[in-house]
Amino acid sequence: MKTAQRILDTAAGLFNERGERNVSASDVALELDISPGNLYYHFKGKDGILSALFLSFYRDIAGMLATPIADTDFLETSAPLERSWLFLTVIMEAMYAHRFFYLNMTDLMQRYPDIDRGMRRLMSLKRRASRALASELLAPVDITAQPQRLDHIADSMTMTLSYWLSFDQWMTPSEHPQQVIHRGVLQILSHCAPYLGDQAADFYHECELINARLLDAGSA
Amino acid sequence: MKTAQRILDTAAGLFNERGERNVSASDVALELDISPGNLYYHFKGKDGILSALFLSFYRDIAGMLATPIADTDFLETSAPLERSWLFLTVIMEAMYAHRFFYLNMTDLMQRYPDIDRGMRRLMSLKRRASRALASELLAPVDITAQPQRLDHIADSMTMTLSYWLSFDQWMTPSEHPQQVIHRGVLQILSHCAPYLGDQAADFYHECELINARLLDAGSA
DNA sequence: GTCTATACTGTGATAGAC
DNA sequence: GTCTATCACAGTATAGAC
Repeated sequence: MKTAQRILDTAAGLFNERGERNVSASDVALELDISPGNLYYHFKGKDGILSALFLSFYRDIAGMLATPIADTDFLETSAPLERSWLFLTVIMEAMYAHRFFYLNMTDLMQRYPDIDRGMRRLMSLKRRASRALASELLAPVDITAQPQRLDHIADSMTMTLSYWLSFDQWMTPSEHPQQVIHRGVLQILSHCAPYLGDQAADFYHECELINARLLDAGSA
Repeated sequence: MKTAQRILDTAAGLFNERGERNVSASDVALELDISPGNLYYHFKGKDGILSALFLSFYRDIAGMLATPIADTDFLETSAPLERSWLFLTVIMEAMYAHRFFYLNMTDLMQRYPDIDRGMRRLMSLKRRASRALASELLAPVDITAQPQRLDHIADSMTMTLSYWLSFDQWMTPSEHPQQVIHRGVLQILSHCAPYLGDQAADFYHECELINARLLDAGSA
């Protein structure tokens, strides 16, 4: 692997682990067994690393979020709940790999205007996607009659998607990433459950089934 | 006012405004027009200031959260929804005054074991309080039959209470604190709304009334 | 209690040899 | 592309005069 890419990967790992602000460019160089000067040849210091990391993160997430859920050809199922589940899982996995952007969000947004703009844009994409998911899941109960209700649900889903990794971290610390993501996806989707009335029990039951299937596939 | 207290107030203000990590002990001294040496006479550096700030914040919030909602004699009403509303408003106001503890939570918890322990404890108190609020508000629809549902609701309320100030900041930036808090309280309580069925509309309507009354009282 | 002086530390950054 | 050597600086902390 190229040195430049190794620097990015190592930096992201350290940022996730220790917090972005507690990792210096020299730390990254030390971890990689290269000299600080060498690192500065590839990137203009920590700022350069952060810019590069955020750019690729943004493209990654924004690309997934912007794709209308109906067009997600990579999700090989037509069941609404399962499609939503997979969609959110893929996104949360990408977020987990760069979770320091969320754990240290305020600080990063205050210091880097680019990250500020990008995160706001992502937020708005998340909201749109949440709204689409909720519309689809709640189609049977016809909630579209009350649009402001749908907004409330979408806001709750967006907030959960954005802060779950942080919230979960100090609720149940040190756990397998898969478990964290699983519970996050469930928590997001469960904002729709109460509106399903009698079908809510089925909803939760089906979520468990989907997750069990996914874990099997993952370990196979 | 004593110098020690002025240091604490000024520090909290700067932390809220610029982010805790972007404010040095010298910045606080500069803002107060005192010398850095003078500041170090009163507190053992920035760590000392943070410890003192957190201790008083913790006592403040924990005291309110630990009081069973039924015993809150300072809330001069017996209507469940209004009591909940006032209860949450008071707490969120205290949180707002020290919002940097939440905006920079991960970093502070990583660096200060005391803050880590304290925030976890506060979280667990918030959960308990949320559960009590939900139980009371949902008493008419008898949700107690499904305890895990109640846990889900309490988790959502706890999460909203903890992250609302951060979430709202980059949704609708630069607004009056009262508005931010108002929307936060509404968002927390609205996790109970869908379970109220036909009474949900009344619920939202009553929230608006309570808030209007509160704003009147505040400006009078 | 408050000040000025100063010293120590870690980080960010660069020049120039290999 | 990679290295060593070195610099500038901000933030932290202390000693001692007033």
